[in-house]
Amino acid sequence: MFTERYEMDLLTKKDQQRDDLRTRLIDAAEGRIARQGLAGLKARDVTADASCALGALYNAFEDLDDLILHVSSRTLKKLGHALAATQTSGLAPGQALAALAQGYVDFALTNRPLWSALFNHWLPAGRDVPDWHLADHAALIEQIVIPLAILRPDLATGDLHLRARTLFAAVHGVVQLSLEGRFVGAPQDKIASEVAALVTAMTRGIVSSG
Amino acid sequence: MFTERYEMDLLTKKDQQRDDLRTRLIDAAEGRIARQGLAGLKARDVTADASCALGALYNAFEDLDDLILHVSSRTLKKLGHALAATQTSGLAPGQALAALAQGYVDFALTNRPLWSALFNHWLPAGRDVPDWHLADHAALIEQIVIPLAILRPDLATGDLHLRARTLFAAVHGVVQLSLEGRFVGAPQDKIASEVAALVTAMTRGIVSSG
DNA sequence: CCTGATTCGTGAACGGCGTTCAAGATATTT
DNA sequence: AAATATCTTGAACGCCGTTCACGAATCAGG
Repeated sequence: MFTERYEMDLLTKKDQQRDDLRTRLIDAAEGRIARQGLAGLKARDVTADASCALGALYNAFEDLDDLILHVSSRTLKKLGHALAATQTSGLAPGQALAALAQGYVDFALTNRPLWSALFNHWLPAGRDVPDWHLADHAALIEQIVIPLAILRPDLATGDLHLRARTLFAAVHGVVQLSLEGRFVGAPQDKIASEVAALVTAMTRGIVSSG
Repeated sequence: MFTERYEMDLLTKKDQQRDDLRTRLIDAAEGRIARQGLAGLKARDVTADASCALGALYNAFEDLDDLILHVSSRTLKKLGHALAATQTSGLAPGQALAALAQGYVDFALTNRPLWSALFNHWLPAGRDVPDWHLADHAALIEQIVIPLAILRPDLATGDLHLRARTLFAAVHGVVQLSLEGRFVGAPQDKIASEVAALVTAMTRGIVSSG
């Protein structure tokens, strides 16, 4: 008797173990990615790191891709916090945007493998990114919207968000092509100044254009 | 006798067969990527398409990555030609840049899987992109440099190329994040106008900034 | 507590993949 | 025409993600 659990306390031991295992697996996967890159992530390695059997991974998560998405979600939240910690109050909106962009550059440089995994992990064709992960990204865009709204009071909310995504994507593109070294990328020590020039140009263009 | 070959005619039958096989393999790989995406590319499939044995691939190319690089090189050249075909003569430099950007958007939309493979194929850690592939990319940048040089006569050659790469990367970033749908990307029908706004902003910013 | 039912952890096994290699075929040289 | 070098072939290897039957742990009900 009295085995009924109240709403505030309905975590069974199984639930706790499951959550614990999930956390351990995400920790392990995050560590592997951070140390060896996304390509260095193997199911047998993470499960060993998390001290569980190989098959247990597929009880805790749908598959490896699902696990990676959870790591990416963490990375996205860390990025969000890093940008939120950027001091932008008291700055003109254009300078606030520049500061956010520099914060992004710093984050990418400091967390390269995790940042890289965030953008280079691909789900199998036909499977699309779950909503909870898209939401993490939307939160990021909101930080850009705030100063941008001051620069562009003429834009409706939808257009404002669209333009914020464009601004993010442009900055991201510069950082990505530079860091990947896939092509003749900007030298790493020039990323910051090029991004600054980009944001300056865009914000100057913004105030004077439609 | 008379088996000696002159310098203009030193292609032996083996060389021809080898070149033919390489071409067939690149054709096959290109077709597979175009139809099924980079992830759908399997060694057994391409060799079957190219009518050769599995192992022959490793005589013609170092490995699958090498073959993919050759497909990407082709894609890069096609992109270069598409941009070169863009009519920019008679346009103001700012508008020429806008036209090139739109050409890039069109190319990406028209050749999505190949364009995607170009930027999402990764070499194993520690192995870097061969020079002949980097050169293909450099040729692309040259097309941006031409109108940009008119807008920025104050920039030295090195800085000019750096800025051209930044401009390319920014446009690329907007197209990539939109097309991948990985995050809350700009709706596809808005790509063109957002890119236009981006380039306009950057060129306006450029003329009036340092 | 005890019991039946349910859920979970386990690791061997499976299927698919890139890559290699020994053996035979073909081209090249002498 | 013989000898040598090179390529083609496809079976075999090793790695990897995923599954699955089995045994253990946990749950609900009395």
